[in-house]
Amino acid sequence: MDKLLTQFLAVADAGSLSGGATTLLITQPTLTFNMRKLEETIGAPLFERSSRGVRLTRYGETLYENARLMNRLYDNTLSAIADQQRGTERGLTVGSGYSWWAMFLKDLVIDYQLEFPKAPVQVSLGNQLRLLDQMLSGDISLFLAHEIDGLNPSIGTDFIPLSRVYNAHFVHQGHPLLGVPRNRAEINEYPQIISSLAESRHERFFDISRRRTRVETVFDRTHYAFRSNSLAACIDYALATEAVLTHTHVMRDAFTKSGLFEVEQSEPPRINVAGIYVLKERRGEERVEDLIARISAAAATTLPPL
Amino acid sequence: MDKLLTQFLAVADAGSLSGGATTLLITQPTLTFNMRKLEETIGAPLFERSSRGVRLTRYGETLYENARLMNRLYDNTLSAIADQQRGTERGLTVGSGYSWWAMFLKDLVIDYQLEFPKAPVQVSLGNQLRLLDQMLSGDISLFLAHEIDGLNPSIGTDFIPLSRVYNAHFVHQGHPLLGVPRNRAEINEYPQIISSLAESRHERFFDISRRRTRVETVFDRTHYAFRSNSLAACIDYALATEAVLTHTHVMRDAFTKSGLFEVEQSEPPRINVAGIYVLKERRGEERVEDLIARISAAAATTLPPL
DNA sequence: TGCTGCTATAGATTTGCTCTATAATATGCC
DNA sequence: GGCATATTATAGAGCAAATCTATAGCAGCA
Repeated sequence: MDKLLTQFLAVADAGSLSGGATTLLITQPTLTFNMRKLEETIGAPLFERSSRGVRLTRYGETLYENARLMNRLYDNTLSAIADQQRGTERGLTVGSGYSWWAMFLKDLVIDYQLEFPKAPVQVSLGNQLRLLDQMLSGDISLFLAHEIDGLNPSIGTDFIPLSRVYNAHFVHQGHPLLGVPRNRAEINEYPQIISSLAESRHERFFDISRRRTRVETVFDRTHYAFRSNSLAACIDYALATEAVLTHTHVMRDAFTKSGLFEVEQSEPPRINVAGIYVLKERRGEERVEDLIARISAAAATTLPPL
Repeated sequence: MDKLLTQFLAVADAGSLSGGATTLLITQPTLTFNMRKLEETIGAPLFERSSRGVRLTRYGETLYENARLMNRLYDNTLSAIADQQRGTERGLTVGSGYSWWAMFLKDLVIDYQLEFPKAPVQVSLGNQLRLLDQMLSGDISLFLAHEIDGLNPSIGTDFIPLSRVYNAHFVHQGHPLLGVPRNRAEINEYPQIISSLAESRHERFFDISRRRTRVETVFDRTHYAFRSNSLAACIDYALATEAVLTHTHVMRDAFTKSGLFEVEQSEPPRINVAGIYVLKERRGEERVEDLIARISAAAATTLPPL
């Protein structure tokens, strides 16, 4: 891994050049010199220096996130090669949101495990952007998610569509919205819950000019009464309040068991595409393609068609 | 990006050390030396060398894929930082209160986005002092607000007046204040609502000796029955109680639609000036001045004249 | 056998990294 | 106010390492 970036990470973690120097077992002037050089090559100030240490600038923050990612990718590469040398197949790890996992990925993974007990598939659950992160750093080989709107194409992912899904709205039993079909405005009168937590550090994945959604919604942090990356927490919140949980309709049956019911929609809902995200680089690898085929087949029997 | 990995990619692409040397503008022995070193640090042979060139081993293949990814990640990072620079140093984030946003800034920003999709204007909504904070820390380039009374001149802001506005008082239908003109004392007998949330950490912006009104009122927590940074919340409160919402008169039409009506004032209302705050040091920057011109033009057609 | 690609090796050169020593500056404490 | 103690910045010396030049070795091919 690049020396300057490694040093940059150490400095950022330590919060000071001298602290970083201590952990790196080099001297502080060296770091002063090298970080200045890094700033020159990047073309932006990375630190605000003061007599109390250094603080990352916004550019430094961006670099930090990405350098961390590169660092992880590098480590993963080394251990992948080491695995190859030992002859142990590297396990495939699949990322997924909880919905897909519960719906059909679970069975698929269990079958796979029975078929290839020596090289099982592992699963990492999380939200889309987190999974994207993990895929880029080599932690997972592919993941299932909604098509991500406005994703920067230069990060080099393939998207394989599997199914059309729409967002449904779920509320607790006896909620005023239930009983008759409702339009969007009626639904919006209630507080909203969404089960994803956009983190600003993921903004780098997006290409603002490509977003279909209108500008306002991007800035609207107040539109949702409750946001969480935990679906269970969202369900709890929906059960306890009048708020409306918006989520893929494919979870309807599971939600019904928890006590949440779908609000009938009087307007045609907005359709999303769900599918598999995979790195362009990994297309063509035998096991990856095999897994994609299996997932596609399972999706074809379980999910609404395209 | 790491030098050895870059060279590795070039060699792999060229299919030979000497070919890679040619594209990298270095000599072949250097590459021989460096690739051997890379193999040592990785701990696996990366090439099969022959007198016809080199071929990747399976370890080399693995490294190649991941190095490509790292390469892309690095390039993406650089361009993300470059975008950030455009978006902050040269390009623009505009701050605004919700009223100005809804009234004319929204359209202006959307037009701007269409005109310059690569360097759009971003918007940060919030109250005056928060915006001031953000401008001073470089997050936004300029913002729209009322002239802030008693602002400490040493913080280095320019104020460009755009419009005269006055504070009007809004109440729900059937409110006792409606029907006849009222003076300030009569209005003050009702609880007050204000749609801004002063934070005490902003006190540093003020120069007490210059204030026309007394400092206390700004940070006075008791004077208002309800304060929120959410205008929607204030409207809800005004609709549900007898309290009086004080807000710029320019929002009158919007409020009427929500069910709030203006109280006639028997005394000449206090006139405020609304305009653009911008850092002195950013005056003269082409895009900043362009944006100021656009905002001024839009304000001239939408807002009451000075 | 000699020509033409290629990689490998040895040693000279020079680049540039890292170190030591010290200055400059801010912060906190007495 | 002034001293102690953090921090970063700077200058110059020394040295490690990257790169180059020159040449050897090797395989394929006519």
